[in-house]
Amino acid sequence: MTTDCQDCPLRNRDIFNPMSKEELTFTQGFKTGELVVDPGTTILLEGSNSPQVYTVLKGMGTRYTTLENGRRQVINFIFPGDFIGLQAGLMGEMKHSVEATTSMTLCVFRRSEIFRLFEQYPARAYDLTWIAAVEEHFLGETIASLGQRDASQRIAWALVRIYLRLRAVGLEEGHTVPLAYRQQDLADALGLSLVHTNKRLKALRDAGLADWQNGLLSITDLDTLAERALIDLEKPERRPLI
Amino acid sequence: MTTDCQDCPLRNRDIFNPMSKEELTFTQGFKTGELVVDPGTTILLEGSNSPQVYTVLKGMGTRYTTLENGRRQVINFIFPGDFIGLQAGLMGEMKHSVEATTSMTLCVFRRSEIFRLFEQYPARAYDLTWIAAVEEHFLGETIASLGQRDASQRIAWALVRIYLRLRAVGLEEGHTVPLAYRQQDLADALGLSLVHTNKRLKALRDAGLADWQNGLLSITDLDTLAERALIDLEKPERRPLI
DNA sequence: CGTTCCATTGACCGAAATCAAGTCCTGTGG
DNA sequence: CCACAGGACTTGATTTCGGTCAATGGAACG
Repeated sequence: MTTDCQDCPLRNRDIFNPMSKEELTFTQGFKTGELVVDPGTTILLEGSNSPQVYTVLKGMGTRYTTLENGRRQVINFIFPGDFIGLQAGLMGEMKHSVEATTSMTLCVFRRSEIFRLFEQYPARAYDLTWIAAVEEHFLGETIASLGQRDASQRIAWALVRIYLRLRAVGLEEGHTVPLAYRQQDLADALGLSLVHTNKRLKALRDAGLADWQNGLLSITDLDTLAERALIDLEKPERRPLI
Repeated sequence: MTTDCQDCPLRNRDIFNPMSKEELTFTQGFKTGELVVDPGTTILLEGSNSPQVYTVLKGMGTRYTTLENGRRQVINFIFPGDFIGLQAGLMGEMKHSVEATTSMTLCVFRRSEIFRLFEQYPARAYDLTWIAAVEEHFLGETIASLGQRDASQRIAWALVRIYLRLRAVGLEEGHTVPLAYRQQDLADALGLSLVHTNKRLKALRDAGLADWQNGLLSITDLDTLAERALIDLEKPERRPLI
């Protein structure tokens, strides 16, 4: 009882490039199944060699690495529409772990099919590279945040980005989106301590800009928040969905 | 009087995947020329739409973005063998700028050829995606550095990575490599102030671990430095060179 | 009801930023 | 040939942002 690519609830969101009927048919053929995991499950493990790659259909997770000193860096949050496992798919070994935060549903693709895809469906291979380029761009933005924004700006930046991303996949309801992470996860993503993260979040709440509590993020004043975050609110560019 | 791909001085370095004679012939055909630029030249400009993509043959540069508040983040340093411009190549617009620090020589490829490459040379297209995945991995490491390492660790980390990378392309001579950046560039890469960067560099010099002066980086004690940097010295993985 | 996990808040401390000179070097023009 | 101006690098003094420590509260759970 898996979801047909034709009926994919993400597909028609306008952050994703549209696909023709036959393209969808192919993607459907590329898909080998669906994986449903419970919160807390490790989907991909750093250093391992996953035989599968995935597209997130539902739910949220974190992508992280752990340093020698035991500290954890959340590289990014994983949302519906994200493609995961490309590194292992091409390079042979995961350089980070991916863990489910909420329950998640993933479309499963066989890793061994990737090369076939390059040989037979150049347009889809092109999409894959495009996805990697988009990811690269986001990571570059994150680097700029960690390097050049102070704690308040970083938090504002993260909340705005998350909010826009979730809104783009249709999870918004009256300026609020579901966001089931712990404050510790955000702290680990931004290179801040839990305590300080907590204090800055409170400040944003008190300022009436954003309120993240009980797994719900409400953006009260997007424009001001974006301004504080040094974010230029432009229309989000489209990207492929596989 | 351009360099033939067959005679490419980088090609046989063992961080790069080997290529057969016919593969080389194709790459040669994909190459449309060579570009030589002076220090200080902006090769790619954020927001612009370059008709070309490049592989660095010689010289060094920086890839950076500028935030709304005027602060500059160096996303990474560009070394021989790096492929640049992929984002513009696929997504249509550069998300960062690339500037030459030393004089540089670049292999030039026509951006419009990229799609043809996907259609006709899947193996090369695969390489391109691989390159993007490798890049993604490095950016993830950088994020972990900015987020979880303190100033001394960050600097040690950067110096080790740079040293290994330059050594891998044959620029090492007796534990020292040429490195013509300013301290400000390193500071902007690591999210540190110039002053503090200077002080930590001095500390490393005094500790007899690494000495970066007058455009030359000498790693006196790689093992200890790597340990301080929380780096696991493993053999560097190979990657494709286009 | 303990236990555990997460959020919250206050007190204190320290790493790194900022501020402020001063030193070299190199290139340039008188 | 020398004066000087601009860049990059150094170094010390001071400030501050954010980390660490410590304690408390609340909710979920067995």
